[in-house]
Amino acid sequence: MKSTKRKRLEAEGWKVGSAQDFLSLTDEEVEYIELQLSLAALLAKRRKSLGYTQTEVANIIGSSQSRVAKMEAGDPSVSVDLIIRALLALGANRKHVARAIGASPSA
Amino acid sequence: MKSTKRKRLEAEGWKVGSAQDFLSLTDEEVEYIELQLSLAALLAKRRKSLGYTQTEVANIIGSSQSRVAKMEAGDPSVSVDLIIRALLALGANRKHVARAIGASPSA
DNA sequence: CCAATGTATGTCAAATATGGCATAGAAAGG
DNA sequence: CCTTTCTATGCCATATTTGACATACATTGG
Repeated sequence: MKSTKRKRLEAEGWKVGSAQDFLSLTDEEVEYIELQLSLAALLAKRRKSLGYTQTEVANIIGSSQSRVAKMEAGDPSVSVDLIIRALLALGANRKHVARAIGASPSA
Repeated sequence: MKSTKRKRLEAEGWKVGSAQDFLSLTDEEVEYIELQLSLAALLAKRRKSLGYTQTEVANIIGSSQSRVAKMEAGDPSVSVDLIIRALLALGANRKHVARAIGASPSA
């Protein structure tokens, strides 16, 4: 992906949806970021509702606490891939994932 | 992800859903693979309906024909991430992605 | 049959993502 | 306050993913 680096830069330091205006993100980039944030939020929610700490989740999925934190933060250094795998490891299924993706990130 | 290598191995040479029985895939792995295949199918479908060749899509998204072929094949060497980005680049939005993920891979 | 055009498969250097670690910050309980 | 427990952030060596290329296969039209 040619635009990866640029996106990384642009994504630094925005945090909550509705960014569009600030930095010049294409619609496509906005969709991607929102999608990632939605999944990140679902992961955090699911973990909490299962009563796990980030460290416990890290052990379950074979990762580290720091990476779990980054997943939940929607950090640009984590791939949507990883978040999805984490969700599935916590018992989510495709429908859950699909529902989250379809929704607004804040929702 | 600790299990990445194993999954890669197991995923070699299955191609169409319903694998479950053959190799010992966990539910979680099955979900992931089906999810990827669903997106791969959507990408191929979308490209065709737009009348593009793989080479054209490759140019649009800044990749190569071979990788687009692999994306559409759901090749284990491509990440769900990349397929999603490609879809968005072809004008799909979160809803489209969500719909595909929610559905059966064959559907 | 022979191009031409499109798609599939294998390989590899370079780019990116990952786990792990150290450490800082936050929140809760005593 | 002070611990303890949990979460956030920065960093790095390693592992995986990526684009590119070469080349094989498939399909179509002449």
